[in-house]
Amino acid sequence: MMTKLLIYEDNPQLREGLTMLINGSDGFEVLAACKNCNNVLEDLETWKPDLILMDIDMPGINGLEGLKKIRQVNSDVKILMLTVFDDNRNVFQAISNGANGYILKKTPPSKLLEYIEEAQSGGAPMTASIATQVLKMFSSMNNEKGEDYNLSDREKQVLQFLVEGYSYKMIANEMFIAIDTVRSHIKKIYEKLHVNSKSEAVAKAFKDKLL
Amino acid sequence: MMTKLLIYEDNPQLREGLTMLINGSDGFEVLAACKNCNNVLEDLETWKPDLILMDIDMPGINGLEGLKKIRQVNSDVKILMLTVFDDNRNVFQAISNGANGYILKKTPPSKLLEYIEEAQSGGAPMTASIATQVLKMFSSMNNEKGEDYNLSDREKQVLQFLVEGYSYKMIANEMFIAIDTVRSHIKKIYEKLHVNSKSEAVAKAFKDKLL
DNA sequence: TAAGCAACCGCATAAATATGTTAGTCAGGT
DNA sequence: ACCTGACTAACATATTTATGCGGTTGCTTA
Repeated sequence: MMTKLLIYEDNPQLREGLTMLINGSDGFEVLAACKNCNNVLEDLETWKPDLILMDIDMPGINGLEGLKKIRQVNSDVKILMLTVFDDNRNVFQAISNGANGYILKKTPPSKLLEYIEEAQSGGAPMTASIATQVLKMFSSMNNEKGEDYNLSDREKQVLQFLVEGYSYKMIANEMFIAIDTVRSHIKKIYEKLHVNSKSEAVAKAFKDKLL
Repeated sequence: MMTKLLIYEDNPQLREGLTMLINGSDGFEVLAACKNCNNVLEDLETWKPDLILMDIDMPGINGLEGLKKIRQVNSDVKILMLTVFDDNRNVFQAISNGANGYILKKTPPSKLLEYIEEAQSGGAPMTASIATQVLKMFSSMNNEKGEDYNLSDREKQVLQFLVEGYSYKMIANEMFIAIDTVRSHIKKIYEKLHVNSKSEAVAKAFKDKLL
């Protein structure tokens, strides 16, 4: 069974190299190698590939956008993202948009073919450093409470209002206390959270999920 | 440099097999191979291994609990989880408790050694089918995409700084622009996000995760 | 009973922020 | 050529925030 590939890669050398490598391997066939994603959907229609190698950093429509476009109309074709950096945000974007794998360009050819096979057979190949990123994200997103800044009840209420964008004055009104009292509470909150501005406190509230 | 291993595996055949395999490979040394986790912490103290192979399904204290125990006192030692099934729930448990990798027992010996090396050098090796699970979990839990306020590039940068607690002055310095320009950007941001204060913008940035 | 703490309030001042208005340059598209 | 939008910048003014100090009350606990 022949695995039919489509390649998107703006660098001509790399594009050629990948094509040669893959065409030179049994069981694989490169249908086309494009230098940008401007016509992904048409390409997809004409070639109907089994698997796509998609560079992330490309001029015009970049790899992530290409990925999205494809996934809007087709969730079968396997898509392997290729990139130079194991950039946190891109990894996240890619996998939450349905990429089947995420590998670094510096991956040696033999490994690359292995990865393609894995993806084709339903796996999700990832360079180890990428996998590390993913695991970190994962464990950070279900962190249990993290630190305990032991805010008092009243302080928690105030922080809540801050998060909801209330000004001191509005908080004073809502809580039936003087604005100076609001100040006092907030100063205490800042001390406990080790911050020194409203927006930092808000950010911390979100990050540490103490709302 | 010798990588020192500890193995936890209840099946005697497999335990022996793993030990032989690893001891027979250059650069690896099995310090001990235990049939359960009942004394993990003591074992850890006495052997001080670089890496632990931990079976998930064991009588007594199972692999996941062993993992937790270890991570409570030591976050340096690499821990590779071994299992028969790519069970969804276990994978999640393991990675959110700080496992460095998760591989199937049916992994061929050569691959296994490769994985150990990867883990030892800071990677996060995963059997492809496991990686698939992880990716699925990831994309399923993060399917809700925030609205698009179409902030310009520059505006996104500014918002980023706001979220990180920078003052206008600091942002101006970081971005090499005048403080008044920062103001302009921020005013635009407020319009686009429909807010009218820094902390509201920060809160919205988190809620709609547009960073 | 004294100490500690949360909650309350006030005053003062400096810094930061919000809002408005105006305006130049530049790139891209109609 | 014109228009739009992004990016840049300035000036003015009012409001909000951050920080310092001071204080009273009432409840809990060593």
